[in-house]
Amino acid sequence: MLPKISFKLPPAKQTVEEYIASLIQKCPNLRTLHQIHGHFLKYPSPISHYALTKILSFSALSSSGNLRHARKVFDQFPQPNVFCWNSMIRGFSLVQHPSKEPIILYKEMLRRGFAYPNSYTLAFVLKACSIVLAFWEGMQIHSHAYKHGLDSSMFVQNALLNFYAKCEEIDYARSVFDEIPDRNLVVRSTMISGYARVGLVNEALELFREMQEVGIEPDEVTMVSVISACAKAGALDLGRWVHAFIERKKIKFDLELGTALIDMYAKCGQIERARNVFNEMEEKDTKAWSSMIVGFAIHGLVDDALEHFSRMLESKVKPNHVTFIGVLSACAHSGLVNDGRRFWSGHA
DNA sequence: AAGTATTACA
Repeated sequence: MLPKISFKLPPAKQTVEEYIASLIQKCPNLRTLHQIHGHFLKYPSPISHYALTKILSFSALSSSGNLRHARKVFDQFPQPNVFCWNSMIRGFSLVQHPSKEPIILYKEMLRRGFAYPNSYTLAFVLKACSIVLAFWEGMQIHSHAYKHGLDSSMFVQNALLNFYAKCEEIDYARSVFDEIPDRNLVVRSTMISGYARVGLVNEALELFREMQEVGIEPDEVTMVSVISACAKAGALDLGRWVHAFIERKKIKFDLELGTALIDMYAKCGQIERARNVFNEMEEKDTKAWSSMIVGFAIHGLVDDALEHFSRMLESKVKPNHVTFIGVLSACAHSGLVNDGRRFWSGHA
């Protein structure tokens, strides 16, 4: 008996592969995906392998997907191909849930020796290393990249640069950067954020200047790191100049950039400017609220800190440990021990 | 078949 779903013939001008890919993309829920999955398991055809691979990558990567399901599909392949491995490695590299799982998968891939890593594999597993700061593993992967000639891929190059930068191995990062022939916007932004991260403010700003010199226009991602460098340096004049630059160049004012500006103004002693930026933001997430609250705390503005904390809860944004550092340090500033205890125990 | 860079911590 056929499953409940029926497969229409693909419209003309579409290959069967394209048709299956679009079918899986359009899956409204996991149940439908399971039905399609079941169909291909039940009726093996030359196309089934392709379809199962697509289902695997969809489950691993799509936001409506499901990693457990991806794993189940993956385990059914006796010999997964490189595309399957890559989908798994990337799917398990979640910033929200850091784990060494992608690194374990990579090692398992090498051990089995059926599929060989390509530039996608290395870029994905290096990203995973940079999330969990797996310095030793990342260095080994760097040497694999070199040995197998995969370090000529710009994605691998940037992944290596980003990995060393996240591990705060800034000298390694810089030597990777210097070896990259095509230092595009992303590569330069990665290096700038690395310098900003370790507090090498002048180096960050020098690179920012240099990229404009060679005619590469910074975007909103670049500017977040540049602003953060100003914040770390406490360089108000420079920060204001950079803010004006953002407006002059019509750079997209997004959530991240707004948050960076709030932090910069707060750290440079301009709490009212920070507040203005905050008020101009249409959307505020945990980090935006927390930066504002911590800013008030730094300035001893207890009432503002507490009021914003209440407003944050009202707008259903979840506080995290940074928010509480802000709230509690504001209370500490004014000796409001009882208020502090109240907020801590959640009876705000 | 697919991909790179972003911020807050008394």
